[in-house]
Amino acid sequence: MREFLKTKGFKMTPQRELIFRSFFELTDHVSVDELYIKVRKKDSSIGYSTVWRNLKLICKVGLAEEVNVGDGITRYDHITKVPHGHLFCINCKKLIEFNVEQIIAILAQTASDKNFAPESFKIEIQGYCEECSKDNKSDSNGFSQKQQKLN
Amino acid sequence: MREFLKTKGFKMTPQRELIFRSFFELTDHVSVDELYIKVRKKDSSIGYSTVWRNLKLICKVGLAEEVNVGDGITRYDHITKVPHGHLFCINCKKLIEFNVEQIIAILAQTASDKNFAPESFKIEIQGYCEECSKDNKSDSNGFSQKQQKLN
DNA sequence: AGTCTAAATGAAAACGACTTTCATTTTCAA
DNA sequence: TTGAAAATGAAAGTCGTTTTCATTTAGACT
Repeated sequence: MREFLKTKGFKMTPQRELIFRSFFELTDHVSVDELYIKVRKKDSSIGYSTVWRNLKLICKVGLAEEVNVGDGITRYDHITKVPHGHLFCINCKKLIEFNVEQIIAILAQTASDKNFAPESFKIEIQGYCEECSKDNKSDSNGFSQKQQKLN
Repeated sequence: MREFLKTKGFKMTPQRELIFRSFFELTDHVSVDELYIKVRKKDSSIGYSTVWRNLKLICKVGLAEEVNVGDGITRYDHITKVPHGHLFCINCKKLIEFNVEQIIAILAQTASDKNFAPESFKIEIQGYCEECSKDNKSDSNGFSQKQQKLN
């Protein structure tokens, strides 16, 4: 990792090491806050902005990407070889991945038809996961939690 | 419109009338700021929060929905009968719609396979539109404009 | 090992879109 | 006409994100 970063002009530091490690240990999508909390448990002197900057850096060097489901929180997703879509549970905020090969093929064709040069694809289903759909039958008006309230 | 709102417990006002009219005149996706500017040209005494609240109201009564492409700006999209995806130009911020019937069918199946109860689908391609891809060959690292800068 | 420069850090402040508050005005049903 | 509920405008508040700035540190080069 140190060498990898060096080739891109970045230095390794103890803080960075810890942040990178912590991020790659996780398998799910993490927000800055979540990673900050996790990292703080190991080194409580690390600042929030350092965590933030390093997540941005991980994206910049191509090892993660931002996921934005519209609830106002940016999450960071490991970049895997296979592109995937997200099932986002409106209730428990869980993100579940699913395969989108077939869909990407269709989208690539769509873009091409419209002379649009695609950089990335976003495929997302919002709804209720298996657990949450058991109880949560009501309250589904299409607004996100945050936007639910209106006066 | 007045009657329609009345049935839902809302009142009509001159400001609301103007805001609704202005919104429905537009065919494209508008942000609060954009609508605020448009509305101000007709009545410069209208407040920003009134425009914001009325866009929320239009959503609430089911005539529009929020679109969030991850650039930090919420746009409001007219609800049409046909569901559609969005081509978002990273450069000029234009949103272009496209048909997604086939894809929705696949996604519905996917959700069903995972016992996920879908409420809405989001299908989006980020990239460069025909005009912008003519010059903008560089600068495509997957970051949105806003997130481009890092220190 | 010592020195230098660019990069990295932490704390705090700034930013910006969104949302709420509050005093006042307006709508509309009775 | 009148009163309760809803709507408005201005201003302030919220909150995740981003930048600033003074200081420290990494790593290249003597």
